[in-house]
Amino acid sequence: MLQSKLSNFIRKEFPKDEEATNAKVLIRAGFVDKTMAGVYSYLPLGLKVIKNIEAIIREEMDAIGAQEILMPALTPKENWEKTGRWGTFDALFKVIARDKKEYALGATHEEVVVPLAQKTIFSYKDLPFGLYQIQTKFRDEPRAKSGLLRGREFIMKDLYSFHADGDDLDKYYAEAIKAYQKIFKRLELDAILVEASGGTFSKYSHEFQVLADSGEDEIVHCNKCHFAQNREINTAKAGDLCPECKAPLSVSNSVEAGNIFKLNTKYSDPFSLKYRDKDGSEKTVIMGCYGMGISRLFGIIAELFHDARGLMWPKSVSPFNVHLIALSGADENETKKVFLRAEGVYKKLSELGIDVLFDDRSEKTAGEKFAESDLIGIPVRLVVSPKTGTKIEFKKRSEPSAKVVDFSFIKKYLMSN
RNA sequence: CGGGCCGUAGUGUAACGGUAGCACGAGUGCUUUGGGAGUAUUUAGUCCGGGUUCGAAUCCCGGCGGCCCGACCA
Repeated sequence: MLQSKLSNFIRKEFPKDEEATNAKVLIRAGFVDKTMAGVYSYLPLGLKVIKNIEAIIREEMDAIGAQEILMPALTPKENWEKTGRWGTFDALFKVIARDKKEYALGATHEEVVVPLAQKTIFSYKDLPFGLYQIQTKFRDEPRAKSGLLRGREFIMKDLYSFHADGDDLDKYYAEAIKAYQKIFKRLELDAILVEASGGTFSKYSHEFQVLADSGEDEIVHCNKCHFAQNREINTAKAGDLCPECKAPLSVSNSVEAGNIFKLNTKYSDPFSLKYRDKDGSEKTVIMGCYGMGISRLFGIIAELFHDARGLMWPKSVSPFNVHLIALSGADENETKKVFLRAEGVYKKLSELGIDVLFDDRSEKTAGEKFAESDLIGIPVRLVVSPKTGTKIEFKKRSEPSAKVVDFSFIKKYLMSN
């Protein structure tokens, strides 16, 4: 992509009305725009990151055999009345049509996916299976806050699984945990698997918590073993002993990046979601649900991966693989030569399948280009200038110094990373 | 939903109740080109509605909007 063709939403200063680090840096670097409190527009660079996160999640969901669908955001009131949540789910956005008919904007999709599954589940032979979607969710939060971390509209992946019995759910649940762990690893996030309350969804749940000072959750966790619980169900203090291994416990702030539940028959019951078992008897389908906030992950990564100059994206989600910068020369003739060389590098990299952001703007000064490059935070920066001759300057965003190398070095580096 | 802070060009900031200013950005010309460059010139603002006052960005009331704390939060 030519940077001269990229709409530039970069700002020279942080927005004054943002406190949350993720919102400050993402807005300044031109990845998102705040449309209103808790509601953001994803701009060209930000949407690329979102799509990269989604691609990783899709791969891991598909790997455990889940099938992608897309359910509506506009959902019927009757379904919510059936589960009793029309009156109890405070965060439900309700809309009234011109004929006075009411709808809910999807805050979660049990009320849609269960009647849907009913149309394909008849016998034990139809089970188990999983359906997931990536979609915009709406929740009427009493207070949107922390930038992308708690919005009123956000992108979420939600998976629902259907089983003949509890054992099968347990097996699937364990697979889902593994898939989630793979996703977090690919995103370069350390997510702790934490036991938590089930809220209104089930008796208990597991959360994937990413440690961050700005997080609104508090978790009690052991540094020696896997014991970890949300503070809402465990009031231990730092230094108290781990109930499992007796090592001292830590208490940390964290952000919930995923939450999974064994629903059992909580939502199959109200819709009479049943199947015919081997012996001919009718049984209720057992369910699990597995959520992951994609726009929240985007915010978490921005919150954690940055320095004073700007963002520092993990390779797996960076909006581009490489930022190639051409610098002007002392005169028009030299500039022309430099830009021609840079174009050649751009073409060769593109042919290798590398996604390059090429700063081909001739009117910008070197300082401005470097400052913007650091702000955008692509992991590798290449510079072609009168100084570099036939070679190319190579610099990692995470490292302070650059080196001058041949194209073959860059090719080797990019193809093996 | 309670409490606090706040709202001035696109952005960031100033202005005792008394001429709305500065910087950046943007437009145009020229000069520049390895860390947000220089110069000349142009552009653009007091959230909305009431009130007090000779006079309101400034004080008062109401609304709207933003952030933070709390409550809340599959």
